[in-house]
Amino acid sequence: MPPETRTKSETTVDSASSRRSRASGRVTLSDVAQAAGVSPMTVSRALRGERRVAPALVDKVREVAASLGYVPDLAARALASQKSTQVLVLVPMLSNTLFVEVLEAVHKVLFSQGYHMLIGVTHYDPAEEEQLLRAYLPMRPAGLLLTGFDHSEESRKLLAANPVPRVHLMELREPGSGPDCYSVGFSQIAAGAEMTRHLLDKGYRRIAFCGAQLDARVMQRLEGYRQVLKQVGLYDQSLEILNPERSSLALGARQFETLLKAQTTVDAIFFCNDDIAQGALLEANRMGVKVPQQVAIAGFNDLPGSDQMVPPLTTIHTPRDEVGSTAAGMLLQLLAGDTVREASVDLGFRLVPRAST
Amino acid sequence: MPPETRTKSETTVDSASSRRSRASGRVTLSDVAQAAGVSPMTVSRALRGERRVAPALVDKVREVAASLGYVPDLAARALASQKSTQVLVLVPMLSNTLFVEVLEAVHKVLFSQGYHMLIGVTHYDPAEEEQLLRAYLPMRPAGLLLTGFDHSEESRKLLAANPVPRVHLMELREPGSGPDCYSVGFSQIAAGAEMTRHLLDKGYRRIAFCGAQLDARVMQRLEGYRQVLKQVGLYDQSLEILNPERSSLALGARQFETLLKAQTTVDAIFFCNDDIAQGALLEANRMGVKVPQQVAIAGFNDLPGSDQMVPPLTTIHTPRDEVGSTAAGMLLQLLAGDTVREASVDLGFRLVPRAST
DNA sequence: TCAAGTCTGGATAGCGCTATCATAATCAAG
DNA sequence: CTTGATTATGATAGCGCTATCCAGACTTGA
Repeated sequence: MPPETRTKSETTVDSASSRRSRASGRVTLSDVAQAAGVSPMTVSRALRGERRVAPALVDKVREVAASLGYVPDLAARALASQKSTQVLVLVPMLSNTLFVEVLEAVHKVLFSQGYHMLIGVTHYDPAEEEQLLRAYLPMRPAGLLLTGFDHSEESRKLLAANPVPRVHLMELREPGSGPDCYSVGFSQIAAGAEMTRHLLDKGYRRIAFCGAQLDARVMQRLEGYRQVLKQVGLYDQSLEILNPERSSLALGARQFETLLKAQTTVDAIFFCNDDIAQGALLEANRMGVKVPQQVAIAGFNDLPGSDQMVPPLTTIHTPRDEVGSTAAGMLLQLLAGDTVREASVDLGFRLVPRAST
Repeated sequence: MPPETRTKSETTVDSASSRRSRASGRVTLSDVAQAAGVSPMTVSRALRGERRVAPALVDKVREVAASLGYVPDLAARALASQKSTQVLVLVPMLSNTLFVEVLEAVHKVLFSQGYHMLIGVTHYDPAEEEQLLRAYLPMRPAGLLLTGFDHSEESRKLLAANPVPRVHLMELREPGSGPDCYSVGFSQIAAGAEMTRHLLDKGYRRIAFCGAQLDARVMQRLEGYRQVLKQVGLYDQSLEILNPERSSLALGARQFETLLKAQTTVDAIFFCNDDIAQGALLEANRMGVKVPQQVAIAGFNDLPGSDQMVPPLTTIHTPRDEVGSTAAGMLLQLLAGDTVREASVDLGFRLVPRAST
């Protein structure tokens, strides 16, 4: 009896029609199997390329699947195989180009390996992060990519209860954070210090720091700034302008104005992020303040556009692409069960001196 | 016999231990059910609030579930119920703040109703969109949110083969596009025309158009520009600078320079997007060209920062938030099976005249 | 030639959850 | 009090797919 005449799968059809139908009417693996005259298991294997299946069969199955318009059901696959293709990525904010670039890099690496990004935006709020974890963990993501180490106690518990390979982005691993703590980033403190040193080298003595958002990373840059200035005895707390608002051009403009109108003299300003620095540059333009002659301005992150400013903005270039692709690669290794050599990868940063200082 | 002593679920345990174990070791519904002394079905209902369950039981189940650290498995739920909580949203680009704002609005509405966004970035490439559809459709998203109507033939087939409620963003429904075609946006042509009219009203006569990316929406704005200028007999094809590159400040600067150095005279430039307009403004500053005295500059979309430019940029404000939340709301209605009154919602736009024109 | 290994395809049994039907319990109405 | 209607819970049977075990068919090597 040729295999085509076999009618094994009839039972399925029978039982389905004899009772209330829950079937979705979609083309399933069994449909493809029946049409191709093989078992569902063979179709599954042929389509996934798992194990060895006779090349002729593979072709036939592929063909039949295509002609039937078969679309595999990832939910079913995830349930049966106990592993999903989803990777949850939590970033603070998409309006900050920084993270968009990280996401692009992550996506590129992950997608090419058959994984999919689930993007969550925390708005720099640990509570929101927790809420997102609660919502997305039930999807049983295969891996996790989190920004920084600043999580709520509840989040930590959730993470502990759902042991999923996880890599932290943008910051470096905390010294004593256990063996399973992976991170890819650079030292925000060192970067903050480097910029401050650059300003000192340029001869500036009254160096202000403007911070927005005040997330962990901004505070670390501030820390670097403080360390350097204290070292040379030039630290002055009144030169720190910290505002928890979201960073924006408008905020930068306001902070610049505030500093210039204050009684204290300032000869350089280190902005925690390029966007507020850009805002300051524009405000300087409006106020007729000459940069860098009257006051120097520096930013952080080297966001798109900073090189276009008038004058071009001195900043710290941060390796977003590399952070994204390295972290994704690391996660892939963890998912594959490989051991990861460096649990904490320092990608460094680069001072980009331009005309604004 | 009190229900607590029943040992129904033992069979599960037995069969699992008697053969190879595929169990994941996670806490499942049955575990909660056993611990609470009720059936899995009751736990399922209690936790989801579906149907009526005795309040006392609900509390008990909730409590037990929490104490056990139970996390429902959405893949299993999706498989059993044949519906997922995922909504696939495809946008062209995240580095364009425009779409980030749309996504934020969509997320807010969808998340509050228990749905989750799957974000895909097409990079303005129909082929990439197709690839994303192919990758994400197997997740059986409950709904789809697509940008524009510019899809590949293959994509259309995929969409036809996977009938999922779908709303298109940013553009309005094509005239004869069937009954199941929903859209939320505004007329890009009308917006392009409006800006052109504004420039005419301001007395400009040699009005150039600078376009980047050249996606469908940009071409529609261009169309509006052409229509108006042809009407008054001022259309000049040599004043159109179209570049398929991604829009960026640098590109805007280049386009501005090109136009000013050309032999043709120009007294106003309509940029298809604020970012290139901003780049042009900065270039004008560098070149010492006075805006708007020597040449007026207008943008499109009213992106953050345009009001901060020197001079502030005249632009068209587009309703990103509303597009996002309205589209999400519409999709929710479709998902609930409600009939949607307006298949095509025109949210309009608003001319924002500022000092650059 | 035959035992031991290698391959390929199939049968079976769930993954964890919910739809659906069945049943016991409760209730309104006669 | 009955009796039919309405609950609340439970039992059962999959959703569509894959892990795992099996069983022939085919290789080998001696």
